[in-house]
Amino acid sequence: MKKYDPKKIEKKWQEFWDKKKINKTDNKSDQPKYYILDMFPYPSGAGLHVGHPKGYIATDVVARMKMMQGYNVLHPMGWDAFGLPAENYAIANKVHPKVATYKNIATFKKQLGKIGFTYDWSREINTTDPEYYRWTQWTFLQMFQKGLAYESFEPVNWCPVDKTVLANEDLENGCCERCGSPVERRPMRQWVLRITKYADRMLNDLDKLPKWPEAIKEMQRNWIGRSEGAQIKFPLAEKDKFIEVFTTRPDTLFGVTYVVLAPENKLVDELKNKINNWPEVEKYLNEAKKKSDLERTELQKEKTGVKLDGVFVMHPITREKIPVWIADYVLASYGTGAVMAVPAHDERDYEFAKRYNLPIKEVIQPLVTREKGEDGFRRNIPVNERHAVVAVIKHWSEDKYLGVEWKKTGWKGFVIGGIENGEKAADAGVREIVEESGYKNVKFVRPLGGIVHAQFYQMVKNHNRLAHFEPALFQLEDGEMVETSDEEKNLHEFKWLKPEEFSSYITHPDMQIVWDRLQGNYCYGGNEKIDGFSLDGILTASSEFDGLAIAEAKEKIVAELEKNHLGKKQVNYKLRDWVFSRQRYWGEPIPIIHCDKCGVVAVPEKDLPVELPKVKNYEPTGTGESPLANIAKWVNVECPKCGGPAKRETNTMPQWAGSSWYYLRYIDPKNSKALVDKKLEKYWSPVDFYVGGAEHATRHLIYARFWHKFLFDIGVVNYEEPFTRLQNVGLIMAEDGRKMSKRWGNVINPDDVILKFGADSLRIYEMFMGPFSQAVAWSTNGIIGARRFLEKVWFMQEKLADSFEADKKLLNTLHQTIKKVSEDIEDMRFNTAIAKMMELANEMSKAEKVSKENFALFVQILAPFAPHFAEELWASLGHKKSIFTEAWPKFDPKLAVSETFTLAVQINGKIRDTIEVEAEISEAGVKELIMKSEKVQKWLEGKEPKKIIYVKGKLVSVVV
RNA sequence: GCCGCGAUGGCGGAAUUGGUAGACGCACACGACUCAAAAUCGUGCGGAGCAAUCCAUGAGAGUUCGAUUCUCUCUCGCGGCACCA
Repeated sequence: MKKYDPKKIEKKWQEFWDKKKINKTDNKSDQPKYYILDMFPYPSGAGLHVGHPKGYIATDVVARMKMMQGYNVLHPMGWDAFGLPAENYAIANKVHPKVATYKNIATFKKQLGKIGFTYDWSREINTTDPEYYRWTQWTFLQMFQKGLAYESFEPVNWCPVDKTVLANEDLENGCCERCGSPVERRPMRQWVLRITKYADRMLNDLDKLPKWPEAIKEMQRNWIGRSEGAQIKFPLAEKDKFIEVFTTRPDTLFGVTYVVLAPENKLVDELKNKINNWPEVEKYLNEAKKKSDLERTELQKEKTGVKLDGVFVMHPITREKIPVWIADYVLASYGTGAVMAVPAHDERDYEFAKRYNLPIKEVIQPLVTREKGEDGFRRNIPVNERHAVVAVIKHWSEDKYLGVEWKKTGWKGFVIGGIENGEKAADAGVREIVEESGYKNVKFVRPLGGIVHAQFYQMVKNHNRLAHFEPALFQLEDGEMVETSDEEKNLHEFKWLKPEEFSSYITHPDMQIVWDRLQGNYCYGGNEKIDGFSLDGILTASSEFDGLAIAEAKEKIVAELEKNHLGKKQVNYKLRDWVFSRQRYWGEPIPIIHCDKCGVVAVPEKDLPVELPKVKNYEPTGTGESPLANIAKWVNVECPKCGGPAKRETNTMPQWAGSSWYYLRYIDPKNSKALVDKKLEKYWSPVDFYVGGAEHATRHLIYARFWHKFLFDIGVVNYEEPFTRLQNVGLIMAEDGRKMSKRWGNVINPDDVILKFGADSLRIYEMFMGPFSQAVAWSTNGIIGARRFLEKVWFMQEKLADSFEADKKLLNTLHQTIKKVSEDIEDMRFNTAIAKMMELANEMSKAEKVSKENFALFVQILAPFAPHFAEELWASLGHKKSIFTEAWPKFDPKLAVSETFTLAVQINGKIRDTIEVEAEISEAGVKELIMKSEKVQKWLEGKEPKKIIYVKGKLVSVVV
C-alpha cells in the first residue's frame, strides 16, 4: 500500500480537471441551472490568509455536490480590484496601480489554484479592466439620463488623510473606514446617486427574501430607516416664507415652544439681516463648522445652541409667536434640517429646553394600558372611570420613600386613594395616607405634574377601570401612627425605600412615570409597547383636539394643516443618497463632460469606456479634484454636443461601483455589445446562492440591490432581487483570538498549511472547525484531526473485498451518513456532516473487510470536501472517469433505519435504566418489558405507577 | 441608549415538533509496538464519591412526568446603529 501523499495527488488531479475541462460551465444544458457565488476578493498585496478560502471552500462543496446531483453549475471567481490600497501603494512605490494589481491577482490565483476549486476561469472578471468598467460607466450614464445621477453641492464627509469624499456607508463612528481619521464636513461638488428613490422598494422587497438571514434584513431595514410623519410649515413674518420641519409627532403640535434650525440650514443666511444678535450667531456657526461629526456626537451630552434674536415663526394653528434657535443637535442632512421642538414629549428637546430655560408645555397626558396578566385590560366589558391621587410619601427624617405592595396582586408602587366628588387631590391624599398606612401627621408638598391615565381590569369589582391619577408629593412630619383596620392591614405591605431602590421596586409603568417626575423628569414620549403594557397618550391643552389619543390626533391635526396648506403627510429615510464621486485616481472615470455652453453632458455611448489615462503622479490633490485634473491632454476635450471646448469630469467612482453588478457579468463575460445577453441572463439569473461576510450587510448588499433594481427598470435584467439565498461566513481568527493581520504577525498562509497537510486536509478542517457562520479561532493542532481522518479512510483500501453481505449495523450507519451529508451540505452544516463521516470511518475501519460498493459510496459523499483525495481513491477502485461526473448517491430508507434501539427508562423524570429493544416493539410490549427490570422495581419501591408515557423509538417515562 | 445574536468539559463544538447532555475532533493520561522516539493502534477522559448515587448546559425563577431546548427576570460577551425629530 502506497502512502497518502497529498502533494502528488493534488497536483495530478488539478491538472486532470483542467485538461478534461471539468469546471467549464456551458451556457446550454438540459439540466437545471444552479448559480452559486462567492463575494469576490480585493486582491491585496498581502495575499490570501487561511480565513479567505473558508467561504470559497463552502461554495465549492455545495457546487460539487450540485454538479453530482445533475445541476448545470455556475461557480465563478473574479477581482474587485479598484480601490485605495493599490493606489496608496502606487504613491509610495511609484508603481502603476495596474501593475501592482495584476501582480496581486496572479498571486491570489495561484494560491486559490492550490485549494482545488471548481472555478471556471474562462469567466474570470476584473473590475479594473476597461472592457468591464465600460459597462459600469454605461449604467452610470443610464442613471444620469433617468435623473438618478446628479451633481450636488451639499456638505459631505471628507477624509483629510485619504483626501477624498466618502459615502455614509464608508464611515465607522464618524471616521474614515480605511484610515481611521475623523472625517470633516465640507461643502463640495460631487456626483450623487438617488438611491433614496428606491428606498421603499428595497425595504418592501426584503420580505420577498425568505432565504436571507433575518439579522441582515433587520440591519438593512434599520439602515434604510423609514419613518412616517408630517412636513409642517411654520410661517415667518415675511409673506410666503416658512420654516419647514419634519416630525413624526404632529400630535404634539400644540406643545411646540420653539423651532430649531441646523447650523448648515440655508435659511440662517437668508434671515441674516433680521437677526439682532448676528455676531453671536456667526460665532456659533463657525464653531459648529469646525467640529467634526465625531466631536459633534461625542459632545452629545451637552447640547448647545443660540437663539436667533428678532426672528419668530407663527404657530400654524394657534398663530402664536414662536422663537427660533439654531443648534447642532439638529442634523442638516435629515428631513428638512429643521425641527419643531416639543420639550414635554421629546427627550432631546427636553434636555435643550432645560439647559436654556425654555418653556415646557405638556400636551399629551400618559395613558398606560395593562395588556397582559390578570389585571390586563379586557376588551368589550364596561369601563368604570375614577379619579385618584397617587401619593408619593417622603420619610420624616431620612431620604426614603414609602413603597406599597398590594398583597393580592403583587403590584408595587405608591399609596393610591380615590378622590371624592368636590374634593381636592391634596386633601384626598392626606386622608388616604392616614387610612391606609396609619401615619397620622401628613403634609401636602406639591403636585407632580398633570394627570396620568391608566386602564386595567379591576379583579375585585370585575370591571375595567379607567383611572385618572393625580400624582402629588407628601411629607410625614413624624412617625406617629394610628391603628389601622385589620382589613387595611391585610391589603398592603409597607416598606421604606431609598430613591435608588425605588425604580426597580415599581412594577407598573404608570407609577414609573410618577416616580420619574419626582426625579425631575417630566418628559413623556408615549406610543411605546413595553412588556405587558402599551403606552399611549391623550391630548390636552390642544384646543379642539383635546381628548384624542395619539394616533387619531396625528391624522386630525395633519388634516387640519392640509386645509391651510401648512402641512402634509411625509415619509423620511435615514438612508442618504449615495455620494458617488471620489477625488482619487484608481477608480472608474465618471463619463461626463463639462461644457461652458451646454453644461453637464454625457459622454456618448460609442466613446465608452472612458479609460484611465497614464499619470506621472497618483498623489491626491486635496483640492477636491482627482490627480486626473492635472492631465491637460486627457481633461480638455470637445463638447460632444456643440463641439466647443469642454473638460472631462475628473472624479472617479467609489470601489463599490464595480462590485454592484459583477455577478451579472460572469454570465456573459466577453460580451462587447451589452452588459449581459438577455437570453443568458434569463437562463442564469438570479444568483441561487450567495456566500460572503456579514460586514457587507449595509454596503455592498444595499448598493447591489439598488443597482440591480435599476437594471430591472431599464430592462437589462428580468428579476427584481439579485440574490435568492444569502449566507454569512464566520471569520477565522488567529490562534491568539485576534483578527489575522500583518500588524499582529499572526497570519497563517494557506500555502504553508497545504505544503504540510495537503489542500484536502485544509478543506476538511475549515469546514469542520465549527458552525459555518460563526467566528472561530484557527488551531494548527486541529488540522491534524482532519489529516488523520483522511489517512484512516486511505488505509481502508487495504481491506477492500468484492461483494459480500456487510454487517447490518455498518450498512445502517452508511445510509444514515449519506442522508445526513446530503442534507447538511444543503443547509451549510458542514461540521456535522464531517463528524458523521468520521463516525462512519471509525466504524468501517474496525470491520474486518469492507465491500468495494460500500466504500465507493463513502468516497462519493466525501468527494465535495476532499476532491483530490476522492478522485485518487475513485481511480484506484478502477474508474476511468472523474468522480464528479458520477451521480450523487441516494440513501436507502430501509437501510437507514436500524432494527433495534436503546430504550431509555425514566422514573419521575430521571433515567434509571436503558434496555436494547426491537424497533417495532408495541407500547404494551414496552410496559410489560420495563416491569421486569430490576432497576425499575427498585425505584418503584413497591408502588403502582400513576402514569406511563411512551415516546416511540426513544423512551418510556414512569410517573410514581 | 436602541436593535440583533450568543453563553454547554481543559479547548473547538454536538444534541429541533421538549425525551438517554457532552456526538465528532483536539489536548491530556495510561497501555501496546520500539533499543529509543515519532507515527500508529487500544483504553480512559464534566465534577464529587470505594460504591450505590448525587451535582452539572452563564445566574435565578416558572411551566412539565421530563427543559441545553419553551416563558419571565438578571449578568456577561459579540455584532450593528447611534442626537434620524
